[in-house]
Amino acid sequence: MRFEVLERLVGYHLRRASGVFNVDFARTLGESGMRPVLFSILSVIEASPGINQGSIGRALSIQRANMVSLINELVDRGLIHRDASTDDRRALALTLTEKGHDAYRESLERIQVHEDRLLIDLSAAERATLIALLRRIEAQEPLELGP
Amino acid sequence: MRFEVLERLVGYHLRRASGVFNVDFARTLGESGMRPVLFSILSVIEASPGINQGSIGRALSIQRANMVSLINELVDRGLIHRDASTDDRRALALTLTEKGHDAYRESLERIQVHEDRLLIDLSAAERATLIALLRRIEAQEPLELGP
DNA sequence: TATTGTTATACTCTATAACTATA
DNA sequence: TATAGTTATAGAGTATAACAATA
Repeated sequence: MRFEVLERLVGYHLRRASGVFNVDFARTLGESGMRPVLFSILSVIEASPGINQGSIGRALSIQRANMVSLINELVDRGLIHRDASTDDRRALALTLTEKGHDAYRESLERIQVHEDRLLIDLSAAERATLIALLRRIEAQEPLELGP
Repeated sequence: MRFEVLERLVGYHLRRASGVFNVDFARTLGESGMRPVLFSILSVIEASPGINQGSIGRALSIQRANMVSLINELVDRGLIHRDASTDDRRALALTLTEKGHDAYRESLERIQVHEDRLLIDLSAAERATLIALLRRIEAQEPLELGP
């Protein structure tokens, strides 16, 4: 059964392919409690220790309001520290704990297995092409809403 | 600010690109109440009048339980008919109403504008490549959970 | 005035388990 | 036994509006 109209829509295929990744991610890492959003936040903190929530949100397109519970979750699990920033008393400086570093490394290893499983049919060149194409979509500004 | 680890992960880019499509879809069609899932269901019914819920769910990877409220929503809006199937008294035959045909056509026109806006930087060949690569991911079987 | 973090809230998507009626 | 549709429920992602403290 083929649905020609849907088959031609990139948005439809992005949704389906993203869904396959989500299911496989959950089955591969779900037991550890790691989720895609949490891993992306850990990854940003690992690359930029001392960064604050707002900067992470802007980097990952996560809204401020939604960052709060995500950061709380990582703090509660002992994966990150949340300390007063030295130069801005509104901001909180985020760093990985020892446990956070371990969780980050272990998750990354499992994610590589997960990616290799789903991308088994794609050559290295095709994976690079796919990422390059997706990045050009990410760079697009969505339609602005009127006031 | 670049995060090399995330940048190499296809799953990360699928999530981000899918997010851009979702935001732009909502802004382009949100006022009409049309959403990606609903449009995909309308599209399947348009291509296969008389199809039942279970078949749509299998075609689109939507679980039976979640089909119920989606179909209810389309019926309540007057976009589809839900009639007793002639050959299986458990099943319900779904067809588009006049209004459903109109909503489908109008939505498709707007979706084309939305896709063209987000894919403005991609040539026709690149769009075809992207869809072909995504379809090969969709074909992968996610990891099976143990019993 | 603008920004950081926060609370409250709502909607959507997705997942599982269990039920009924038919096949 | 298996399938079609349903109900109930829960977790997760994402959206907006408004607030206090600080820049």
